[in-house]
Amino acid sequence: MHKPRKEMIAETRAKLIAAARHAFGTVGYAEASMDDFTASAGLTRGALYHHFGDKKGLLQAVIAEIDGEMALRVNEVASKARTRWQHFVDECTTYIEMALEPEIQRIMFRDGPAVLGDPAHWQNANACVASMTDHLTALQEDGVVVADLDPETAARLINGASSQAAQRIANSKDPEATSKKAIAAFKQLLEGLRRKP
Amino acid sequence: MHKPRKEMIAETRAKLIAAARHAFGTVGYAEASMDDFTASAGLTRGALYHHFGDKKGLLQAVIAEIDGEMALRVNEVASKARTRWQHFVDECTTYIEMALEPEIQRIMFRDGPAVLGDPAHWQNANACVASMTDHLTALQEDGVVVADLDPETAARLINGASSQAAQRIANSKDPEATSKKAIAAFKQLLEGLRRKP
DNA sequence: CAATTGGCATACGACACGTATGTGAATAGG
DNA sequence: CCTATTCACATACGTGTCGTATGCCAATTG
Repeated sequence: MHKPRKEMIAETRAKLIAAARHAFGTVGYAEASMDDFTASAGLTRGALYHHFGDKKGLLQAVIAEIDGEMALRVNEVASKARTRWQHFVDECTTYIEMALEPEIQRIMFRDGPAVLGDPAHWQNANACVASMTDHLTALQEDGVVVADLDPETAARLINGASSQAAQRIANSKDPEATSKKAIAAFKQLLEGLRRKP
Repeated sequence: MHKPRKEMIAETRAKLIAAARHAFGTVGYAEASMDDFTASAGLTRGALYHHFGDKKGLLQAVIAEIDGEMALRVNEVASKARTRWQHFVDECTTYIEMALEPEIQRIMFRDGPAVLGDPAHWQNANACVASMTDHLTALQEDGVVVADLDPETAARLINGASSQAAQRIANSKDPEATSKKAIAAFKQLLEGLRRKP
């Protein structure tokens, strides 16, 4: 007995999630064969069904993992800003930058919603939006953002715009130029939330 | 010879599109069995493959049809506004209202992008965005909207926010209240595009 | 040391898709 | 007017993928 059982189990779970994440992120959820990617992890579908119930369950686990990572990265970058508003803006643009990564785009913004439905109803995967909502609330209390605005609603709309911005940049022929235009347009939209002096 | 051949062909095409549209809009693309919905149209998959190549081809045809209808409806409603800006805002809110319909939401905003990729690259299905882009361009020339803004980019971002707003309303327990909040937040974002006096 | 749990593999059946092939009716040509 | 050809659509088949039912072996428990 070199490795305790608990560790082995956690390890196979992690291996399955990693393999699925890679497959989902490259060929997409629908095209990812369970036989193939479980085999690439040195396992079979038996392990998958045992731990995650079905293919959707595994997708949920992958999404929860990515969501956690995204929240970490967003907070890390944005916490360096000087004003709260700047912090919020940084948070949003970081979000866009992350959404540029094909894996995130594919899993979180395309296949995820198509397979699991409205992201707003995902359990264990709302850290980013929650953070943005908190900041909007604080900004309202500071009087920076207009008062009659539901923070979570606004956060979701911004989320939608972000993912579009990211898609536009990612699929562009000239990502540099597109990025400038998209981020400029995005910031312009955010200006709408600020209270006028 | 009572019906010319051309008519019969157009009819079966239409029947296939209608059946697929219903199936895609209710159970979703992935769960829609080609055997089932072709049978419900009194046909078989043979006809489908003959006319549309494969399942994706049929989805494209369905999307093109819906897109055309949406563009018609948007222009019809919005053309009654008095100012150009109001026209634009009406266009956007009409878009949100349409996105509330489950069929449109499912096909145009969820399964469509997941199966066919970035909507910006869809052929025969960009009428709505094209219209919004035109209006933004005109508003820029009028000096109502800030100048340094790429119209199509902005239209796409707004599109993303719209679809989120619609999802939020559609999945809400209290659609009335949610609708108010979502549309208010949305209009607030749009304000960001206007030039300040 | 015996019993039991449970992690994971193997085996099986059911669809669903795509292709290859067949058929019958509408058109075209002589 | 009759034959040949086209072509819209159906039928038949093979393949791959999913979910379940079952079996096995190692690790825990008493």
